Amino acid sequence: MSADHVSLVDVNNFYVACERAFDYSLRNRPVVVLSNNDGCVVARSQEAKDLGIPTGEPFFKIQRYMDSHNLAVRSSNYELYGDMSARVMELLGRFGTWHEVYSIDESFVGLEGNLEQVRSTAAQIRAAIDKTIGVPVCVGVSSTKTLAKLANHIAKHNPGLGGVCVQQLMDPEVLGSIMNRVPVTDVWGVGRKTGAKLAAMGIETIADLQAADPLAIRKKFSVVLQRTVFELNGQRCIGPVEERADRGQVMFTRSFSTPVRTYEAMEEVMSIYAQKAASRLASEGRYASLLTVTAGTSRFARGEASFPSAQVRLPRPTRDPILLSKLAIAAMRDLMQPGMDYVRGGVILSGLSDTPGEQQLDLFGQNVDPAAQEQENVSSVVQDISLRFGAKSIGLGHAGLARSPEWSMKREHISQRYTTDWDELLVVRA
DNA sequence: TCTGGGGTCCTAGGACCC
DNA sequence: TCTGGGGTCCTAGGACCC
Repeated sequence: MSADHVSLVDVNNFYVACERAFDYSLRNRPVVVLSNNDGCVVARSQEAKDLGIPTGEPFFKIQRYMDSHNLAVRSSNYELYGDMSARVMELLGRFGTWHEVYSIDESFVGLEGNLEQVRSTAAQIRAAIDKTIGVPVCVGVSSTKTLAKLANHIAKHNPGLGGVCVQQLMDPEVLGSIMNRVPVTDVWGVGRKTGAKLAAMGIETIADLQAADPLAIRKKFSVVLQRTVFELNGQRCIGPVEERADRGQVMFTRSFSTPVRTYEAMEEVMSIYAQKAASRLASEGRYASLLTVTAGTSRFARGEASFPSAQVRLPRPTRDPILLSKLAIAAMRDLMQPGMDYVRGGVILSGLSDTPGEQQLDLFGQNVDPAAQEQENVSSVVQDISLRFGAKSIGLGHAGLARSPEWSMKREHISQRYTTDWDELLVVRA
């Protein structure tokens, strides 16, 4: 980051916007997108927000709105969202002096020039994304990331601004009244718990936090919140977003559509999830040195709970799907209590590196263990195929996908994969 | 009946060493 | 047996984010 301006660009109600970009029947009516398994609401259109539907609301509680308020419902379609995100990010990369992708629908972009020029560039970004991709974005501009987030928040809540807010161009009185009114929990990095603790100290609004003593904040909380105070005062201290390839772990965890109770079903889960996680590692060209398996009963159920979790240190960095699958199955078998209703489970790979561990070779350069050598060969073939044709194309043992397991994900309201699947391309009739 | 998934960062505390 | 401090490394857990 240089001595220019920081902007935050994000898509309004991203998942809903993606669905709407391809389906005109979803415009001007309440729309929600559901989590995996169609469990609860993860994204809402403005109309759905106006109906009072909160994020995280279980689907069954709002199903009645489908009839009474013409509510449209979609299962989440991550192929579509990932593809739309890539298009937005590619376009954003053409504007600005630097570009950091922060999440699936948010980027920080460095903008140069005087404030009027910056406002004009922000408006161009907005128009370009709307025209070529068909999703609405808001742009907030200020001197630090935390303030740019805040400016974006202001742009979103004040339609009169036309989706762009350059904080330095705001009327100081208007800005001041916002800072004195907006609760501190709306600041990036201040959540519910910290908000409650701050409130107990009399720090309730953004202006209160801005005026707080950074040293006192550091002592009572952490350097994280201290940095937030600095950033609110225009001092940049939040560094660049790390590149994805450097990140620390790969997870594959899911809720099941029906509970898993037996060793056999759990083995199937662990086997498939370990292979999915391994295939993700392969696509990123990385290897793991630590395997974690988890499972859990419902947090909402009465009666005895069970949250088995174990870590397995791998003998050497690997992404071998057979090895990971076997180890995950074995670790979970020792821990789970058959008969309990497990509603979720997962596999986490961490301790990631770019190079595999050394194989143990004998004096003649042969692998010490012929069985291990053979497994090595099979695994690399499996990895090769799943890299070329996708993880669904091949599976080992339990993961042979001749049938979908009973517990696998429910997606009853899925939209078409307009952009990523040849069989579901949008047909335009002229 | 039905309640998401995938991450990051920081801190405290224990084990171990000199 | 008791006395002491400083340092590193690792892990678990908390808090937050989208």
